Amino acid sequence: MEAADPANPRSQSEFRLGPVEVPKASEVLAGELRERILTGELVEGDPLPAERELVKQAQMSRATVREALRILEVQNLVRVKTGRAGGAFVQRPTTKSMANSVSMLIRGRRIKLVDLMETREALEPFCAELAARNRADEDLTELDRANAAIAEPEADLAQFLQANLDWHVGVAVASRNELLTGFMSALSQAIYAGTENAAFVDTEVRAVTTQAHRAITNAIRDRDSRAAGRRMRRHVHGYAAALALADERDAIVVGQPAVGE
Amino acid sequence: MEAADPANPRSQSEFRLGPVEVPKASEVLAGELRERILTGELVEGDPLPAERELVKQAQMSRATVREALRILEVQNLVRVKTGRAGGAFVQRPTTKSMANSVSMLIRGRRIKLVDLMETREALEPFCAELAARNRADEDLTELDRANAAIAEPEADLAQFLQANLDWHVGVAVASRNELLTGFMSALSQAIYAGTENAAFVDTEVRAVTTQAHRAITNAIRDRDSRAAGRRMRRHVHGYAAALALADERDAIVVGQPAVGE
DNA sequence: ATGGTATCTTAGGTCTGACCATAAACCATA
DNA sequence: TATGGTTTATGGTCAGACCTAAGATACCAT
Repeated sequence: MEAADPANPRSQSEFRLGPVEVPKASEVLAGELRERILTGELVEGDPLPAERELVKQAQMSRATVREALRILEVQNLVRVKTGRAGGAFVQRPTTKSMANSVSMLIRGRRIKLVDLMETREALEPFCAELAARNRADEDLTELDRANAAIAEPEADLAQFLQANLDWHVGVAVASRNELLTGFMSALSQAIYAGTENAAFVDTEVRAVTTQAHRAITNAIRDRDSRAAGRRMRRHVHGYAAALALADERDAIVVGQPAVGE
Repeated sequence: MEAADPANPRSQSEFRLGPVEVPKASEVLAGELRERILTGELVEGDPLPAERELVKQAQMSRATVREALRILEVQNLVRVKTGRAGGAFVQRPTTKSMANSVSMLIRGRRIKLVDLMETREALEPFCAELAARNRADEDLTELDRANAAIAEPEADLAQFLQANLDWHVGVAVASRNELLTGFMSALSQAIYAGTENAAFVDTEVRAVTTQAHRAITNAIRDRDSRAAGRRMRRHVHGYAAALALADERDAIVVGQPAVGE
């Protein structure tokens, strides 16, 4: 064991020491740059110094500098352009990298489509309530546009799903809560991928969907948050039930090309 | 403009072509490896070939191979160990990388603490309902443990917040929905960081919190999902209101060291 | 002038090969 | 047999060269 043993000189002193962390040079550089981005010292579009310039400033090799830039690139904090006038340009974090993490989690852990639908049932009614309170007029036009696209009889499955996604994300945007919007974007994208092969979308489904959307949109338009929440709850729950019918519960796992920044 | 011009040989054919994508070699390699991980061909703990071995197999330079590994490392799909018997080892995606994305989004976009609380109000009552339906007995012991830690009068603020976080995440875990759990983990972590300086946590707050948690835990224990949801809704809403009182609405922005690795 | 073409220039992308640092495995010694 | 040094496999870093992309510029033909 590790009991103190006065006979052993080495066990006399009491202090213990956790594993010492030795950060990699590239991570240190990346962290440094990341702070300057996140604190706002560097803003959207600002160019980082050229690689060879960073080499001189940071006194590191180019390989190290490049690995640091690659880290920031994966985290979607910079976008790197080649050629003259190229370089690393600052990006503000968007929901995109979050959506990537979410879809990797979903794929890697084999999360079931029902779980996505459940999560959606948690988020969307609340989104609708907030949207009814906080919406601007332009949000309504977007919702109407998306809903019109859903009804479009010429549209194929992909277009239907895209328009459907647009409407749902539109509600989240109207809630004026960026975090909620981020969650919904990531989630919707994953649901899109999981529903892609669901061939249960026929003319009737579209009609029902459009009508439900219209009712919810109207509640949002009227700033009636209770109605918006209630209708959204019914709508999402109904959609989930329809999906569950279309396939046995445990069969559907979400697969998606994922990521790709 | 670009109108078709029969006189010009180059504009005869009709096909157009979007911007040609020239993926970087490191990204191609990373994508290849990522697929093998996400499809389950490589499982947790499996070692990737050594860097110099990948160099031979992929016919790329070591710098390129290393950049690919760095990408996967940032995405938390591999963990790289140095020294003999080191190398890149496969990890299943966890909520950690998601939490990182979320906290970067929050910091980078200056998302307000109220927005986090709102999101929490959307997620947690639903978590509680699900937990009441799906809980296992061991979930209850974890909830009880965390709640006992909250009541502990010796604990400092950090320990209180940690125990509080543990309890809330515990509810999410009990819901048996991994995605919901992931969202809640990411969110809680960010809330933790945002509440760190909130000095409004006194003995009374702890007592109230503990009691609310106990009531909710009991509902979950009794598999009473309606009560669990209702009580959680009240609890979270109350907490948010208390926070809003402690600071003016727009003043609190979430700052956090974020990320890591 | 106008518009296309060739060339220059600046940036990232990739390669080669060497050497350093770390930590597990091995071995020698008390 | 336990301690402590040695070996060695593996990642981490460095240096410098060359390739490739793409904006900038000059030049030429119409």
